[in-house]
This record gives sequence, structure tokens and C-alpha cells, in this order.
Amino acid sequence: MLSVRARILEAATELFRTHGYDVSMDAIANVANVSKQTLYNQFGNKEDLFKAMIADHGALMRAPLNVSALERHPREMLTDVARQFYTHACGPTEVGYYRMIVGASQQFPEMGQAYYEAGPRQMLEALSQWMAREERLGRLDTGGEPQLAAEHFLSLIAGHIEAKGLLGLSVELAPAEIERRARYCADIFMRAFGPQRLLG
Amino acid sequence: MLSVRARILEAATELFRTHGYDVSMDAIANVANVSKQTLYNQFGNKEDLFKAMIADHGALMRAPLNVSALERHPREMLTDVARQFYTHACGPTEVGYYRMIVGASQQFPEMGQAYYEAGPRQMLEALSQWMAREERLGRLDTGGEPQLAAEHFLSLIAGHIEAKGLLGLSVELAPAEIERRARYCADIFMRAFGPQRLLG
DNA sequence: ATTAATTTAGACTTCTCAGTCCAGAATCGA
DNA sequence: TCGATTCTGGACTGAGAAGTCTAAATTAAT
Repeated sequence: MLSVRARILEAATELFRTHGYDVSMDAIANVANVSKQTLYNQFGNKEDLFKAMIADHGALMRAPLNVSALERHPREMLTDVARQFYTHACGPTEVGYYRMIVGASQQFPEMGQAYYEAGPRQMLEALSQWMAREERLGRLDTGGEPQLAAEHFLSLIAGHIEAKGLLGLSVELAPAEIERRARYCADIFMRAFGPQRLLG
Repeated sequence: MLSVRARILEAATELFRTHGYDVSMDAIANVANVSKQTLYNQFGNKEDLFKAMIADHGALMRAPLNVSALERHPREMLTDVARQFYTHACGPTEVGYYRMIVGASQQFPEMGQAYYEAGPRQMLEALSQWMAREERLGRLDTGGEPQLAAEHFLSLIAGHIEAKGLLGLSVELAPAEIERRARYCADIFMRAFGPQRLLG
């Protein structure tokens, strides 16, 4: 049996994700199988509950980009990053969550900031550092702008898929499609940033 | 003097954009300098007003990508598209609007769909057709996938900037920065999709 | 077993907001 | 000018939701 607090957070995550901030505390209490008073005892008020949920979720988000396997060829590495992104960060659950944050950040600007720091920012940072290293090894050529190149690679992966998801359009990717897209992205990126360039 | 209806739409656009769907009809009536009853006479109810505002706005959104000047070199054309995007579609106003739609599409899924069709979808379509033509002329090489290439170019432009804007982070680009980014994007794209490729 | 703390159920207060109603003022058409 | 339409201001209703309160039940600690 989960702790009372954990059950509340779980229910809150699910309901906020699917309905946005416009969920009644009663609804959360019901789904968590907890009395309203307990909910207020644990979290004080709705806003604090919301923030606690964000903080709780942040921990889960940091894992996907695991840039530990350093010694692979850039193309393999990039394919893998893309694959992981499509598998974990791009499914309807995570996109729904992202969507909810976007909606809520209108009311609580600091939520958007916090999400950015915990999520996109960290991925960007990690990827950028890896690219800088590869550039020193002569296996990438970002023109001395690994930060921009990392931005562009993430945009390449997420781009249109994520935009559609945000607007509520279906975004399920079959495994084969994930594979195809992942390879395609790595390919495009290597054409633009690989070491053997012609133009520029 | 604007018509009553136009004034209401203007006020609604502004308020919905900045505060999301959680704006009171009273507030809208006040800003529009109109009585509440008039507001209801004109639009029936809040949801219809919201939809009318979307429809009204849609018309404005279709202009920016003006793919009429066909005979320029791809690089120039792409730079121009990017420049237009950064200038018109990426400022705080338009991003705020996009953000609001994302938030509302949780409550009204068809809004997200409508926005996608009227905005991103049309840009994608136009760009994709242009790329297909350029490919026939031998001035681009998208590997027979102009649709994907167009997706990627738009992602390249919008990518991180838009994501930050959605989360409420500042996103103002100075003119010089717009110029730099526009050129950079066209450059990257040409490296990956220009005709003189090495890898593949 | 007894005491202290926590949980429960649900009634209650207060507030905000969508939408209605109405009586009088302004506007418009012929 | 006069009749019809539209707009105004503001009171009003009804619903939903945040947060409080209380008395009883449950759980945990000694």
C-alpha cells in the first residue's frame, strides 16, 4: 500500500495531466481515495499541491538522456538519443503533461520556468557538452557552436511531432516508425554537422 | 469607430491571449466597453465567442509565408522564410496566442485541430510544395521526401525558441539576432539538403 | 488498554462566474 | 418625427469550487 501522500500525488498527476489545472480538489480527493481534509492537511492548498506534483515529476524526467556510453560513433549515439526521446519523452503521457504545464504557466509563470530547467534545459546541456567533446575529437563540426547544434538536433527530433501533440492531435509512433525517424534524424544531422563538409 | 462586434472580438482576443480561457465575460465586456447583454446578444455564450475569436484570428495567420517569389535561389528563399517566421510568428504576441490555444485544446480538442489546420499545416504544405519543385529543378535534394524536409526546416527555425515561449520564458529577438538565426538556419538546411552532398 | 494523532464524511461558508432579466437610454430607419 | 431595434447598467439566479469546521471512527504509540 502506498502512503497517503504518494496516493494523492499520483491522483493529482493523473488528473492535472488530463484536465489541466481546472480540476476540483474534491475530484482529486476521490480518485486518491482520501478525504478532502487529509488532502488539505498534507498539502495546504491547491497551488502547493500543484507545485509538489511538478517537483515530484521532475525527478522522473531527468533520466531519459543517458549520455554515459561515450565511446560510440556520433551517428550511433544520436540515433540512440532520438530513439530514447521518441520512446519516453514523446508519448501521449509525457506530451499531455507538457501540455498541462504550458497551460498552467499562464497562471503560474514560475512553473514553466521550473519545467524548462528540469527538462529541456538539462537535455540541451548534456547534449551540448557531448558535442563539444566530439568536436575536439574531430568527429563533429559544429563550427564552434555546440550549443546551437544541440538545439537544432533536439528540434529536429521533437519538432513537428511535439507540436501536434501539444495541440491534441494523435502522436502515437509505431516502433518501426520510431526507428525510421531516429535514423533519419541522425542522418540529417550528420550531413549538416559531420566533419566532411563541402559548403560553409 | 469599430463595430460593436469588432470591438468585442478585439477585447476577447487580447484577454484570452494573455489569461487563457479563464477570463470572465464581465472582464471582456468591460474591456470592449460594451454591456454584458450586448456581448451575449452577439455571441450567444462564452464557448461560441471563443470559437469566433479563433476563426477571426485564423485569417491573419495565413499571410506570413508568402511563397510567391519563386525565382530566387533556395538559400535566399529559405532565409526569407525564416526571417518572416521570426518576425511575425515568433514574437511574444503570436506565441502567447499559440500558448493559449494549447491550454484551451485540453478543454476543446477541436480548437487545437482547427489551429493546426489553419496555421502549421498550411505553412508545411506550401513549403513542401516549393521544395518538391526545387528538387525537380535539381537545386535541392530531399531524397524524395519534401514533406519531411519541410517539417525539418520549420522545426529548425521554430524549435527551441518556440518551446521557450510556450513555457513563458522571454523570447524577444533583436533584429540582428533574427538575421543571424535566419541565415544560420538556411545554412544548416542547405548543408543537409543541398544538391552537392557527400554522404548519404 | 488508554491516550494521542490522523483520517473520514459531509455539511457549511464564501466567492466567482456564466447566463438571464428588466427598465430605461440611445440609435437607426423611413 | 416616430416606431422599432439595439444597447446599457445593474440586479439576480444558479452552479461549481476552494477552503473550513466538527464529531465520529480509525490508527498508532506507550
